[in-house]
Amino acid sequence: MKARRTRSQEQILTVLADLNQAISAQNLYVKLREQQHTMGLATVYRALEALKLEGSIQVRTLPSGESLYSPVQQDRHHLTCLQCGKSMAIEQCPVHDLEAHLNQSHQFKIFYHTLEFFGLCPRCQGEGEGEGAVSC
Amino acid sequence: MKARRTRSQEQILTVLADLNQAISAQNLYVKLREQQHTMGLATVYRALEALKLEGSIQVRTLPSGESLYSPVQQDRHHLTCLQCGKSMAIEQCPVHDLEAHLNQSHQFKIFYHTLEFFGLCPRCQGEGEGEGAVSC
DNA sequence: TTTACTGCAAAGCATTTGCAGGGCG
DNA sequence: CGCCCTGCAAATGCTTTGCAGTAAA
Repeated sequence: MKARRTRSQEQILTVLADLNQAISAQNLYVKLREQQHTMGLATVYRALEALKLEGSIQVRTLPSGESLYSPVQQDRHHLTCLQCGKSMAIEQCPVHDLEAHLNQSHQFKIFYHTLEFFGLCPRCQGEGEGEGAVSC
Repeated sequence: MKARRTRSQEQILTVLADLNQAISAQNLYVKLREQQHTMGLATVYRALEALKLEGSIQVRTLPSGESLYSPVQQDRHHLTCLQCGKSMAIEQCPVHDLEAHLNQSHQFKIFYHTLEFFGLCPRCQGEGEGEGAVSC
């Protein structure tokens, strides 16, 4: 979108591009550090915020409150277990048409969408009805 | 799903049912208090957690990290502005078929799904490119 | 120099947890 | 009588913010 980017933003985009999955701000902070692109945690958050508003990256907020960041690219949707929190990617996406429609009808400028299914994974379905089941 | 419910859980379900929109745990805590169903905040969270695992309520976590709870019922999807955070409901939902399919192929027991579009609302598109725009 | 970016450390907030008291079966 | 539910308060963990130093134009 915009070309005006800080060095930090560029470095973050590079790391995100090399990764093939979404990553949390905290982990991104660590990974940048490993790659000699050391920067403060606050800077990481500020850069991510800017990139988000540009529409350059997409964010998925987990039920835990932690957010995962990734480049805007393919659709990656998820099937998430409410108990163990594990989530797996889904390939299908029946939403493109709707997105195009919304762009017009609501005059929104849509960057991306998220689609997530919640339930219990096979492993958690049988186990601890009350609690327990820290297994997966 | 399960019948075994505590008084707190019942009261929460009642409040949620009367409401026609999702509510945060904090606000739910206040609302319960107003209706003489006073209970501790921790109890509210614990009850919500239990109801969530039962599949009786659904949760949507906002980019802010705050979670909104509502009864599992109709599909309610959203169009959310990345800048001002305001979100509006969407009526269409092209996802039912896919959900049925996933139930089988992944052996998940799916309770519900969320579909959310992110971008900039009409109001925020023009404004503060860099920042500003606390308007909406 | 002038402005924007950065780091560090101090908050801020929603949520979770430990523990002891209390209610219900 | 025993166990689960609660409340309170402390603690967690992610994220945000204030402020002063620094780099870039």
